[in-house]
Amino acid sequence: MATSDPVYLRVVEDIRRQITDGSLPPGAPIPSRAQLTRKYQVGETAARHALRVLAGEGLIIGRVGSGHYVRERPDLTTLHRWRYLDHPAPFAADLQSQGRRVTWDWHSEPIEAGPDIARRLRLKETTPLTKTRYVYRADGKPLQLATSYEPLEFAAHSEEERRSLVARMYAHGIKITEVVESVHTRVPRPAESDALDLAGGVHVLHVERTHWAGDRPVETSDIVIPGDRFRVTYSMPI
Amino acid sequence: MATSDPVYLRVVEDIRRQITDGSLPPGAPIPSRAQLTRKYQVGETAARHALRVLAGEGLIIGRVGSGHYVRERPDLTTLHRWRYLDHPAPFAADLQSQGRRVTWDWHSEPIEAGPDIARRLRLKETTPLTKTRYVYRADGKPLQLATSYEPLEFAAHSEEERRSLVARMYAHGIKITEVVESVHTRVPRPAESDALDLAGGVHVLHVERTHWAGDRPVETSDIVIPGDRFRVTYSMPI
DNA sequence: ATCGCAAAGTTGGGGCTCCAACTGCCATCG
DNA sequence: CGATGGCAGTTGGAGCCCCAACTTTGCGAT
Repeated sequence: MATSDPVYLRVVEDIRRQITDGSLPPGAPIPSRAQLTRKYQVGETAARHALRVLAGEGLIIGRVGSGHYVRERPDLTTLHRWRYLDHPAPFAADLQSQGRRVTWDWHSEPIEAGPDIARRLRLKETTPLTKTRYVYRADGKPLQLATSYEPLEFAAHSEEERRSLVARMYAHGIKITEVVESVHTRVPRPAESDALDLAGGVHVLHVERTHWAGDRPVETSDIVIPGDRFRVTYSMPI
Repeated sequence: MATSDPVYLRVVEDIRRQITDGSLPPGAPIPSRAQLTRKYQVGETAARHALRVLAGEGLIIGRVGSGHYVRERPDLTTLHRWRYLDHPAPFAADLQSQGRRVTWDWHSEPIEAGPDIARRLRLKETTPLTKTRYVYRADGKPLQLATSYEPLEFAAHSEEERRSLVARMYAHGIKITEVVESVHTRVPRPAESDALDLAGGVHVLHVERTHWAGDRPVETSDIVIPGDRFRVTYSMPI
């Protein structure tokens, strides 16, 4: 029973759900503090805090004297999005320079996080995700295996995106030689730079990273590849 | 007179100053809510809000039942750090593959932001910064010019770092073909993933980006290069 | 000298209220 | 008909309070 959660979270989660599933489209007004207290039977403090959290996540924006509104470009796909890559990798740039043709295919299957992945990605062990095994080939001959763990919704709309992402990775000549992981979250704007406008607010992306080489964390540098629907960060040791 | 600022900001700014100038070293306890109300003559709400903001910035960390403490690795150098790059750039990887030797040198001078830079980096026009002009050469012959605007403290400890940064950029084969800018800030942890430990908390970096090609913003991808004292993000259109 | 325990202090959640500044809208007046 | 003024609603700052859960500390008993 997780009913002992803070009540403001109930409000946050309900509104967030409505935004993410489209019931509250961009531009739509969020109920005011007074309305929220009535609707969810909570105090003003909780209602206010919920609005602050949502505004911090960049999902809504407050206008003094007017109200809170769903952000125009909430970039929902980057909310709690991550992938876990394991590309032990000699890579396309090298191989192609040797005149060899590099191809790849993959197979995805749904699994639960399990203790190891759960610990690394800080998820519950029961979190459903998609495990994808890539097979890279040079001139048709299997060359290497790579593994990627992704949240379900990511995998959902990724058939052609997956191909284009990998292709872009290759185009950049990225060499991924270690096990890496990245966690993407929309993020509170810093307290200083506040007023982002409803319309074309700056793209705010928070990348929290822990990198692993076997058991010990390693310093890495990241490549953020923005797609039309999301951004992905590829990390590599430097 | 800007004495009509919110009072909680007075508290935030004073404590932040003490942390950044070292009067409050890592691990040092921050006055409790009760003490802050007395010390700054503010209400509990303001004291509490100030602590929340500082915790959000990652400068301090709250421990229930114990108190707030200065974070162990506050990574002050990444606080409000940015550079503005203008590398119109054919680059080392290409040239070197053609067997040419690429070198570069630079000259820095202090200036004020001025209207153009101020607008792009959202600074005051009088903000002091360092303008650095790079000259890239292939086999000794001048090849291209690049411009970089940086905050003063950055330029201060950068003689050899500058060289190694540029070298790493080259090593990664980065091609920067547009005017880009990046703003680095320490950032509130997302409301979800809370407990970062005092000691080895995960490196949290917030990169807020606006990219310009002439007058219109462009989609870019980023390369974050972590140094020992700071991280720098290089952005490039994809 | 060590152990256990209670008291004091602290955070974080939550409630209630007041107010200044601002927005939106409607009605009234010229 | 258009401009103006006023009123209701909203946000964000601020104050004060209560409480549960937790940590620290110091005291007293063994």
